[in-house]
Amino acid sequence: MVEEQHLDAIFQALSDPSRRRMLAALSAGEASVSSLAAPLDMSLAGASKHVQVLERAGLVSRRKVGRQQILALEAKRLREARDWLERYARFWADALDALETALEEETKR
Amino acid sequence: MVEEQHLDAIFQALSDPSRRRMLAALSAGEASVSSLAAPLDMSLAGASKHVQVLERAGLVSRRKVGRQQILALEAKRLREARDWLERYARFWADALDALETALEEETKR
DNA sequence: CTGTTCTTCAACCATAAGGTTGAGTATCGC
DNA sequence: GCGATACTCAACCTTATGGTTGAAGAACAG
Repeated sequence: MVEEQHLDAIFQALSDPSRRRMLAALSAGEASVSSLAAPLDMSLAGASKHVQVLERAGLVSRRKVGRQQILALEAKRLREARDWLERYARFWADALDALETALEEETKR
Repeated sequence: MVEEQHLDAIFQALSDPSRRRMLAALSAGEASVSSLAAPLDMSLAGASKHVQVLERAGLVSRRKVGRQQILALEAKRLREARDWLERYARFWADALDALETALEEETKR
């Protein structure tokens, strides 16, 4: 069951390109805050705040290793968002299929 | 191809519960601004602004019928967002499958 | 112990977002 | 034409967001 209140935070987190780049980077494996920040043309503190947004949305988990914070993708929440979208995206596809079929029927006659 | 700049607007639009309710309502068929606003406990002007956000994100299209603005779901953009998520959601599922397989192998030995 | 590295925190700033009210524009019903 | 209906626009308010800098905490390297 997709939690309605989770979706607020998830989609809001996904709405920023810097955060999406971080997630993209994390899909290639775990990474520290600074390695995620490196390609982002912003201060480390700024990047750190983005990581916190992702974490609050449940999209990443962190683990302390020495003085580094190692981030990892949390697919569960990513899937909640995808499932929500899937419902509408699929519904519409079905509706269009139905329309197409109806048009074909029409053409036959 | 998913347009990176579209995603900003799409996910931002999806991050508000009122707007998601509107999309949910629209999945049952077209609707006017006021019928979308009715269940939302906010002024009509407020709802109208939400509709504009959805429209700018390309998630709905509108058509004027008399004095009404009839909104309809635009599945294309919805699918862009879903596809983006799908990539990461699926990736991680695969990674977990691989991990599971590895653990099974381990157990056998 | 000292200095450097990795990261967060606090304070601040500018702008965007979500909401309101009040007025204005079309359109319909009569 | 006249009043009600369906919006949108503009102005405004409050809070959130995305960014900065400067300082501070924790852990490693020598």
